[in-house]
Amino acid sequence: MVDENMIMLNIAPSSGIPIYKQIIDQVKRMIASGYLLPGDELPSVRNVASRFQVNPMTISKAYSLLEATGYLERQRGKGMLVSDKQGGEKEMDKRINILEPAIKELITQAKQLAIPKDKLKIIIEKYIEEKL
Amino acid sequence: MVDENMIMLNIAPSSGIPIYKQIIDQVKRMIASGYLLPGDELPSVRNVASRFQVNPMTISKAYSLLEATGYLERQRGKGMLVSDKQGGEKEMDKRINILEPAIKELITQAKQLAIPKDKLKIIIEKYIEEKL
Amino acid sequence: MVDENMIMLNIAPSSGIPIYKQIIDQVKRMIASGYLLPGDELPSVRNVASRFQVNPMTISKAYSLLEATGYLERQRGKGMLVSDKQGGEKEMDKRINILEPAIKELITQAKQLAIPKDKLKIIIEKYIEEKL
Amino acid sequence: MVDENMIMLNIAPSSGIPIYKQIIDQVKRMIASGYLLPGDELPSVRNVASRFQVNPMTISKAYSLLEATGYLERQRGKGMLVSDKQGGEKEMDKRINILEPAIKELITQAKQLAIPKDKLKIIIEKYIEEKL
DNA sequence: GTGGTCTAGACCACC
DNA sequence: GTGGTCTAGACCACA
Repeated sequence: MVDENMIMLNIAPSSGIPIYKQIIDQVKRMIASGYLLPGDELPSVRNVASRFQVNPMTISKAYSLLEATGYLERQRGKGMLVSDKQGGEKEMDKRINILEPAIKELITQAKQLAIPKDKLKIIIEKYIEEKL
Repeated sequence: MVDENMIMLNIAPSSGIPIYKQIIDQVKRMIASGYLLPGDELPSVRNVASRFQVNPMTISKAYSLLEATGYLERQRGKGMLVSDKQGGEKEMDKRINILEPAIKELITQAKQLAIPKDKLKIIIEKYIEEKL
Repeated sequence: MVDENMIMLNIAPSSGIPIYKQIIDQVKRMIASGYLLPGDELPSVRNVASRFQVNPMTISKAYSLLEATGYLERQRGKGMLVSDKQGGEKEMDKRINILEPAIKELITQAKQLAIPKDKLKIIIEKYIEEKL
Repeated sequence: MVDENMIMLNIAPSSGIPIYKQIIDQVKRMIASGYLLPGDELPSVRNVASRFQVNPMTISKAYSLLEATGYLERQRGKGMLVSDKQGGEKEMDKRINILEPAIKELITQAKQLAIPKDKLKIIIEKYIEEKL
């Protein structure tokens, strides 16, 4: 399971978005989707840090914030687990709520670029088919 | 002309995105879409600053960076205008390139949320119809 | 490495040329000459600022503009380094292109001062031998 | 004579150097070289302004500063003349002094670009032969 | 430790 | 009127 998680985690150091935030957002989404289940172990700080050539403190900060907000639990000597307390997989509506800001941002940019509705629909459909 | 530009410029001080960056992104998109044409004047630093209740230097910083990257030109003692060196309104392909990162981000998030293709298509279509 | 860079950086506060521009020009030339290589770190904003007794924002402005134009890259939480995207050390031809405006300005002034060719050649040769 | 002066005057609006300063420097050099003699008329403010598509006030400012420093005299109804009072054509040594800053700037830039002595000599000689 | 953002205010240069 | 430069200082974000 750990290895598979690693595959999903995807850090883009030069994207402008802070590394710790990239990790937090991705873990949250993986929990919301049921990809990560309560009790699942997360890869160790060291493991992630060396894998992405990142300062371990950065990973640790992400985990700590996820712990503080109840998504993860720290088990002494065993690492971080997905918390039982919080709901686990969310219904589709909740997940779509999480996705909403990204949709709005896309629409805003398309509007300012004066891209017509039909054009945008076709492009998005193509991306969904190929990449999703 | 100034007044029309002003209507489009839209600053959200508490959005987390730096003010100067909001301005840069919007001006770039207004140029790409042909809304701002080569030779058009931009509203003065002081004008924008007082309108949005921000420090003139913040606006000046945005304009300077747009000048450094070739989007704007300085008219000494007059003001800033859209550079004619860089092509002005861009063809639809170029604009879509600009939009691409936002699309990719959306797809990545949808994937991690395990939202199915059909579901996503329907949601996006709705947004495009209503908001674009 | 830092120390060596520091030796080269040379600010003349009262030269009329803005401090941030002096820094930009010098960094550009140090990159073009291969003195600064892709991946090299630059001295920190605070370091340069205290060394030359200027406001950190002034240095920061120079670095930001060099980043906007692709010469430098930010390492978040670390510092600035020379970008590897842009070729690094340039061939002699490219460097001479950079030098060209200064040569043209010299020729224009000499022409307007009606300084004869032979005279100018001798003077320049002397300067090259002694100062270059 | 006026027309010939016009040929020498050369304004580069986007060079970074203020227009009024470009004019001042050029007039000074033309006087130093004996190209403009005491009593010579300068082209009218309006003439120069329309020729270079520049604000007449900018030209006027240049002339006023040249008057204040004794290079020109204002004759009511006749325009500006080169002043009799100041020495007119200067000896070669003086002229070379005027040229010195441009030479030093060139050497500084060549040094930072790591251009070798021989290379620089050849380039400069070429420019002198062709352009001076 | 690093750089970034913004402010308030002074002063300059140009047109 | 326009933009530019710089300062001093506060506060934030990141590693």
